[in-house]
Amino acid sequence: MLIRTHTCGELRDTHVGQTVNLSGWVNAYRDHGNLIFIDLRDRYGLTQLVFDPEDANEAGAANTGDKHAHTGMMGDADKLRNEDCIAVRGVVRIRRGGENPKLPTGKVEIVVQQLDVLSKTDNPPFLPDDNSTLPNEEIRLKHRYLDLRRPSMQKVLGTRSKAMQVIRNYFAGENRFLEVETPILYKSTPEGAREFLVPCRNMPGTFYALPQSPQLFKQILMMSGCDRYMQICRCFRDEDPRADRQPEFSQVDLEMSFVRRDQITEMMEGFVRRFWKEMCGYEVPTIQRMSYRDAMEDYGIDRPDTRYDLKIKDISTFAARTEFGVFKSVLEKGQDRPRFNSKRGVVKAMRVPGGADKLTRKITDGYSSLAQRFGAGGVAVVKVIKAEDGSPKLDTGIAKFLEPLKADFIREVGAQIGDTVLFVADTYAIATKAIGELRQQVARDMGMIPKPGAEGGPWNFLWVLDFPMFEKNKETGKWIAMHHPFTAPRDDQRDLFVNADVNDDDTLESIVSAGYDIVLNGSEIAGGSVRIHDRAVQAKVFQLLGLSPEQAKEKFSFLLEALSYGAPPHAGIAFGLDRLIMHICGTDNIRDVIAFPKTQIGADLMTRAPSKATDAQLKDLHVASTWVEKPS
RNA sequence: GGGGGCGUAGCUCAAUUGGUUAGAGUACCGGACUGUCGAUCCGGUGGUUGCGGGUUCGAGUCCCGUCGCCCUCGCCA
Repeated sequence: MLIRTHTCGELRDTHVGQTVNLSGWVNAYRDHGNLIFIDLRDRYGLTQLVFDPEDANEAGAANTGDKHAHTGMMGDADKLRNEDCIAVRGVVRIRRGGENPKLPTGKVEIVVQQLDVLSKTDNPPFLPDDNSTLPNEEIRLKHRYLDLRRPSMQKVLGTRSKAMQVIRNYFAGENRFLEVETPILYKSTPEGAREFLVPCRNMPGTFYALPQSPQLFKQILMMSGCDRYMQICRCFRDEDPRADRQPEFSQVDLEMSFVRRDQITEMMEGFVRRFWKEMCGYEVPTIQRMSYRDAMEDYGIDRPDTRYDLKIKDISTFAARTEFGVFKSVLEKGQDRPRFNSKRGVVKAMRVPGGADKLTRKITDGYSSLAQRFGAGGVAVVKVIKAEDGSPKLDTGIAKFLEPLKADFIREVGAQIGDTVLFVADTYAIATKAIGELRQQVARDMGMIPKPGAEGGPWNFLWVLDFPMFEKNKETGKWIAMHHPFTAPRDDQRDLFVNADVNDDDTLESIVSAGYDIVLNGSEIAGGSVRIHDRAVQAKVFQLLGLSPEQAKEKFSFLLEALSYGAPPHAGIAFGLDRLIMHICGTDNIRDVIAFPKTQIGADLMTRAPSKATDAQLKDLHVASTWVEKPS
């Protein structure tokens, strides 16, 4: 077998005259009878091969002494088809038919003297060609080995590989983080996401769980004196996937000892700066900070996309003065400070500059159904148009209710001629969420979202800080940790926290944690917190979350014990690696940045996992299936 | 679990209001061709219209069910 001397991406006119070996796949063939061109592809590029019996004889005769050898070679070359795997030996020369400017190797070609057909192909279901229409994703996933041959997919794999190197260099290489592997077979801790369970053969009736994250291991590592920990780890959550979510995904997991919030954010900001610099040459400016409260008030979401200037305003006080029935009934129960658990109503408004022309009736009707999906009654609309005398005039929708207060309204929302103003009125939680979702849809409809890579700050990074410690579960009415139960209260909240009563909703809702997220263009790319390192504080959290001391011990005794043997103050964060790569690659499909992703029901279409277990396997594991096949 | 979209040749798509033998490009097979690079030209193979049922004189098209993929709500401490 011919062993390659070069790759298909590197030969230039400086190599002319050299005898080289190349290996790869047939990307295209152009058969002119006695003259055959092959574009040979490998990971590195394309190189044109030419099969010409006369040239091959001239060049090859000296080497082989066998003029008849090439008849067989031409016969084989004639049969080459796309995706055959071959190796060749030949001489580099300047192309006789002129340069192909589309290829880096376009000046040269290889006059083939010897052809090894390493592996013929069956007719492939599709060609891994970036120039033609992609086959549907189902076919691509089923034949992933073909899909990954595609140059664009190779590029993604390369980007991902480089990203992991940059990550390790920065943390483990330059900042003395210790890379430690943590178990995949872990203990079930049924809070949070649904877990994957693994039966334990040696202890009948018991199960491991796959970790949702190595959260407690990394904290224990801090208590073990590891000081700075990093891991590029796999996490598992048995929840329905989305375009940007997979049941198994990768995190860049980090933890530091003897730090407070500012040391962590500084270290991570340094990482983000390095990462974007090395991955795409972008200089990340100082990352702006925003409180959770401001994010929810101004953007209606805890991960605001600040690339476009659309802000939400609470106009409840103004709205109470109108005669519009929806506003009045929502506000009837009075107002108070924004609270997610409050039944009291608010009216939120969003001014859309230039919306009067672009947001047609059809579009704004769609906004009502959008808002309804989030529990709101609908979206009220008013347009600000130009009256005959040139002054602003309110038009359509709820114009007649606002007209008596026109001047105040225009001042209140800062409206200008040509604007549309959208309103959502409901309880604080519903109105906030609905208008936050609406804001994103409006930005898309108005074409306000710049394409990544475009000039003018395509990357908008943002720290979101000061999350609430707790939120109430809508179904059970129980308090749950907003981040996770190991998140510390912010330093200045400690007294408030240790004295809090589980029944004191107002206080519990108001306690602010030492958590932080990094948001990029409206997507959460990292989240973390200062952790609790005080056993009493940890016990208090468990108590507030409704865990009895016995339950807390059963689930987290190892943590509570570790905390009682001199636990250092520590804090950490985790980046979603897949999301980072998605941003760098400019895709909104997580499957595009994972070599072997799963479908929406967690299936691997290539290997056909998951699959049935045999009775013998189940017996070994002391497990029985209750599933009954439906009659067909 | 809910809502929506899609499923026709290996692949990408078309097929009028429910109406003749389901077409095209590409891939594949055969032939021609010595400078192509989306090669070209000639000819050909290829279909249980995802699957099952129903309505109808007649179903790719309409209805019901089911399977698969995608988007989304719930969910994702």
